[in-house]
Amino acid sequence: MLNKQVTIKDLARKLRLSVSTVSRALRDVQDINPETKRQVLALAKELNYEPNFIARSLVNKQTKVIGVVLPVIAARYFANALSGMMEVADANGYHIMFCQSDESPEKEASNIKKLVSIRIDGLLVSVSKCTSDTEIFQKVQQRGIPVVFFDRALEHIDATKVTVNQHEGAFLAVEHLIRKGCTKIAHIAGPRHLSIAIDRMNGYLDALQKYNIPFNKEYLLHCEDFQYDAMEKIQALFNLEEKPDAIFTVNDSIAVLCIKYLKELGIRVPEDVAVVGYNNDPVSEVVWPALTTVMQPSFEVGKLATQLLIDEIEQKSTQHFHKVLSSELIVRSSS
Amino acid sequence: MLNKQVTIKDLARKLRLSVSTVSRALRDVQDINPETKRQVLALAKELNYEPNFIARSLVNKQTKVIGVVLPVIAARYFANALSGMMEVADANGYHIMFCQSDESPEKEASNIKKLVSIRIDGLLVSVSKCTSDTEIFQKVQQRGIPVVFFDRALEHIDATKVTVNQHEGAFLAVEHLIRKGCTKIAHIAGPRHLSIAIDRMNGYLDALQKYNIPFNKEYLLHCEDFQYDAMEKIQALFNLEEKPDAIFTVNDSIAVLCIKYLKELGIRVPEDVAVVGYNNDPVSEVVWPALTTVMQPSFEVGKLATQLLIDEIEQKSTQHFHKVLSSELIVRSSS
DNA sequence: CTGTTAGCGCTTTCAG
DNA sequence: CTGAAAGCGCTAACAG
Repeated sequence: MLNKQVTIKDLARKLRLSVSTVSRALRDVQDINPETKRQVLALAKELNYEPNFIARSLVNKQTKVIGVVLPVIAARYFANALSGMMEVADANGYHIMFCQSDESPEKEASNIKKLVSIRIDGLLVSVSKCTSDTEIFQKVQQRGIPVVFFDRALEHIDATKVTVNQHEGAFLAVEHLIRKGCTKIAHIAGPRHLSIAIDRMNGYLDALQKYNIPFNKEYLLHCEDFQYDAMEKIQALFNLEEKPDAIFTVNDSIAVLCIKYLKELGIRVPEDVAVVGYNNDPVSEVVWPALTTVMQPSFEVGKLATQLLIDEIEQKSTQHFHKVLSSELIVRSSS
Repeated sequence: MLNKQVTIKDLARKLRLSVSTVSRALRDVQDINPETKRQVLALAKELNYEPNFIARSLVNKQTKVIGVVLPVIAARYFANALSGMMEVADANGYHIMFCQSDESPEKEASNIKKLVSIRIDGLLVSVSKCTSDTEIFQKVQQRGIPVVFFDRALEHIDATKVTVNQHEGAFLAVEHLIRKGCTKIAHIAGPRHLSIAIDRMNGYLDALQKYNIPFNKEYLLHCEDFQYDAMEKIQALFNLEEKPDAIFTVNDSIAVLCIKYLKELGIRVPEDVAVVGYNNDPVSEVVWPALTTVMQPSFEVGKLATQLLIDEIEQKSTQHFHKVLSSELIVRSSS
C-alpha cells in the first residue's frame, strides 16, 4: 500500500553515481555532464521521484513558506488579497500559510509566534483594528525574517508597506457628491484610532474644503466599532434640525443600513439624500438602489506585497518602500 | 542582527547533558529524571528555545500540516468552513495549508500534487464543479495520506466524507412555501451534473409529491453554470401562460436576481410571488424584501471534517464514514 | 565533471 | 535514568 518515497539515494544506486552528483543533476547547477544530467532526470521521472522539501529546508535553512496574518478571511477584501498573494507565491515557488487574527491583537501575536516557529521565510501582515504595539514585528525582523505590511500598516515601524490611498478614495467619493449638487454632506466615520478610517475622514474633510463647503461638526460621526453602533449614529443624523442631503460612510455595510433606514422614513435615495459607501462589497450591487462605492485594488495589493516580500527574502532588494495604490469610484444609482 | 536559533545542542552543552537526554526531557516521554527534566525546561524557556519543526518532520516523517483544496475562498461558505478547520487543526497542533481550484479540475490536480510534494499528513478537499475522476485522490491515499471530502464529495471513492443534507434543506424550503399556500412553485436548479444541485432538485420534487402538488415540467429550469444564464431562465418563467406563485432557487444570487426582476415587472414579493434562496449568503439579509433561505452549517462541516481527518492520520480510526449534517431554514420577508 | 565527507536539528535504538 | 551512535534526505565544501 504505502509505497515508500524514492530518494536521491535510490537514484544514485541505480545509476551507480554518488548522491552528490545526482543532487547536482537535479538542480540548476553547472559542473555537471549534460549526459549524466539527462540520465538522472530520465530515471527521476520514471521512478516518480519528488525532492523532499523538508530535507532541503533543513540544510538550506529556508522553508519556502510565507506566513500571512490577516483579520478575517470571510471579508471579501482579504479573500481577494490572499488570492493575489497565492498567485505570486506560486509563480515563485513559495507556499502560503495563513492565519486569521479575528481582530484580536493577542490572537495576532500568537499566530505570528506559531508561524515563526514553523520557520517561515517571510511574513505578510494586515494588523488588527486594535494593534498598536510594534514590538512583536520587530522581533520577527530581528530574527532575519522580512515583514511586509499590506492594507493596514503600523506607522512607527521600518518595514515595507503596501497600502491603498484611503484619502484619495474618500476625496473622490465626496467630490462626486459635491458635483451632484450636494452641499450638506455627512460622514459616518470609523474608529478614531484606526489609520485607514482617519485617512478616509481626512479625504472627506479636504474635499469639502477644496470646494469651499463649510464643515458642520454635527455631520461627522464616529462608529467606534464599525458596525454595531452604526444605527444610532444614523438616527442621530436625522434628528438634526438641518438634515443632510448626502451621506458618505466608512464602509458599505453602514451605507446599506443607511439606505434601509431612509426607506423606512420615506426619504428617497438618491433624490432626497444620496448615499456613498466604501469597499465595493458584494452587497453594494444588491441593495436597491445599488450603492455607489469606492473599490480598492485588493488583489493587486496582495500581489505587490508578496512580490516585494519575496524580493526582500531573496535579497534582491534590501531597502524598504511604502507603495500606495489608488482606488476607483464606482458610480451606481444611490447618488 | 540575525541571532541564531538556539538548538537542542546548545541546551545540552550548557547543562552538560547529552542531546538525547535533552530531547527526551523536552517531550512527554518516560525514562527521564524529573529533576533533569525541570532543569532542561527551565533553561529552554530562559534561552527561548523553540523546537525545529523541520528537523522533527524529517525524522518523524510527518509534517503536522493538513492540505486543503477548495473551489474558491471568496465564497462565504468556504471561508467559514476553512475557519472551522483552522480551529480544530490548531487545537490539535496541526497547521493548515490551503489552495483554491477556481472550479478547475486541472488546477485542483496541480494543487494536490503540490501539497503532496510538501508531504502533507492529510488532505481535505471539496471538489470543483467538474471533477469526476477519482484517480488522483486514490493516488494520494495510496501514498498513505488520508483524504477527507467535505461539502462536495465524489461518489465512487472510498473515503470519509462530511456533507450537508441538500435534499432536506430543499425539502424544508419547499414545504415552507406550500404551507404558506403556494401551489405553483417553480425551481431554478443548478448544473445537471453537480450532485448538490441534483439533491436540492430532488428535495423540491419530493416535497411537491408529499403534498400532492402536481409537478409542472415548465416550472423546472436548469442553470448550467449557476449564474450567467440565470436571467434568461427567470424571464422564461414569467413568459409562461400559467405564472408561478413561488420560486425556489438553487442559490441566493439567483434568488436576488429574481427579486430584482419581479420588482421591475411590478410583481410584488411575497404577495404575488414568494422567493426562497439557498446558502444564507450575506446578500440575503440586504435585499429588500429580505430573502428566506437555507443556511448550511459550514463552520461545523469544517470542524468535523478536520477532526475525522486527524483521527485517521493518528490512526484513531481506520474506517471511513459519511457524515451528513442538517441545514436550517431561515424565514425572512420574501416568503 | 564526479566522489568523499560532513552536517542541518532532531529522534531513536542500543548499551551501559 | 543517561549517553553514544546512527540516520532522516539533502546540500555543500573540498579534493581529485
